[in-house]
Amino acid sequence: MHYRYNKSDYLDQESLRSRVFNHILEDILNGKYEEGQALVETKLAQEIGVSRTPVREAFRQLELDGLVTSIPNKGVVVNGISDKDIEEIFAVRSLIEGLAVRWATENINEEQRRDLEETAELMVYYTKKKDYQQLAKYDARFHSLIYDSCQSKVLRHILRSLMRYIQHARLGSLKVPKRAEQALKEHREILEAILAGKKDIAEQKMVHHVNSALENLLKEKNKTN
Amino acid sequence: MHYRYNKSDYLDQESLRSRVFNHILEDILNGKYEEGQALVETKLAQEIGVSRTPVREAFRQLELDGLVTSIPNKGVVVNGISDKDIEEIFAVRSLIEGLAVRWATENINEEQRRDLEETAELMVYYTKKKDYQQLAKYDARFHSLIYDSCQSKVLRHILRSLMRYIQHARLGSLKVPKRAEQALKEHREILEAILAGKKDIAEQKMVHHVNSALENLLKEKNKTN
DNA sequence: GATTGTATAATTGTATACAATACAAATGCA
DNA sequence: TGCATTTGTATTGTATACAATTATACAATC
Repeated sequence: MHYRYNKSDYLDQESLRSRVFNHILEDILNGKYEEGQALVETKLAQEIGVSRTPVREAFRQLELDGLVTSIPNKGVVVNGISDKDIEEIFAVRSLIEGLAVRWATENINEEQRRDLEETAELMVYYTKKKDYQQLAKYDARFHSLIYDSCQSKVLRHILRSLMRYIQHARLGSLKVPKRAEQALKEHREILEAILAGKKDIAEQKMVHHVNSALENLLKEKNKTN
Repeated sequence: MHYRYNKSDYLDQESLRSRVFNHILEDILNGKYEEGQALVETKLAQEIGVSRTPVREAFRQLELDGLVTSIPNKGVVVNGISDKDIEEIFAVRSLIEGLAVRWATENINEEQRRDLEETAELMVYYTKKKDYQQLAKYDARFHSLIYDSCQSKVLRHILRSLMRYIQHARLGSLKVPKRAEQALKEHREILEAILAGKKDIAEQKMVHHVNSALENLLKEKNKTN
């Protein structure tokens, strides 16, 4: 009875820690910080409006994820993500996601099949509409559904970590109409292989799909430079 | 002048946080905790002899690494590692380490070549002596040198995380004389491929090597059960 | 002028205090 | 009894206080 609740207390269930984590993550990925820049606990705490404790906890997570480096008694510095890193992540991702779709083909259930088909249809729709915002959303969903369908805690975990790094890079990738249409075809092929239970084909198509995405990304990058 | 130093202050540079992290990690890997067991901050803090703060920071790292799950306002529970997890990790590891040795073949320098050859020779020596303690050490070193030689921050990072999970599983693996000798041969082949610059062979041999290690592990496990 | 020493400030590391939450036991009441 | 309410306790979440460490500024020395 001494408590007063308001809706936001329930809606944003996330702790300060994860809010801080995401905040700093965003800033790093959006290039707000230079590579090697020192992050000062008190300043960040003030900026976000919390105490040092959640900031420190977020630091520890970012550290384990390789986004910052912690130097004892000195502080943490931002690691930055080079083009080489992106290429390496895609190389790893193609292997892991290939494995994921292979296992998904073996383990997917009825509900996940439907979800995957529905998502694929929505992607056709938004590609036609050229709504790249929504398209990106369902593209992420398509891949995410495959991670879930493979029923592997290990793969899900690794892929989640990899995706954190490249989420911003992927966003722009589909904005090229030609790439969006190509991706659509690749998704279709992957989906068909999954539904037909052809795991070798599914894996092979996925590896190819991820590699094309990287190629497209690099091409776009060179254009804008 | 008000300070009193002793050697250990310098030697163990590691913070309480990382001490706590390793402490809990060990306990999880050694099976001290049941799967799903709740870890209580104050109890652990008391047990290790520190305050809650470093314990919490260690929790956050273990959480990101997937070793514990954090439930808001309730606490963290141990995730445990199933046989299925181990198999999946080895499947991933064979792919990633295959990629690592491929890149290592392309990027290795003279010093790393010598280190790798020396390590291989020491492994021959300790296999003959049946000193499995030392053998395990140099086996780890052999793989670790390859991670370094591939010059990829991304791969090093992923492999470090994977190895954390299976370090205890690997330890027993080489204790079977037959496996130790087989591993020796496989290492030799990998090394030769690296030195000859044959990256396809190196990758293929590494994938095979990691898969054999898993097979051996599973065989041993079934025997003891 | 460059270097060293020293005081001071800024920052991190750790411990503790307090608030919020979850859950269980106790209580009250029909 | 059955059930809602409250009270109590353990635990986590957050903030803050204090200690240890490192960086900075500046004077002293050569």
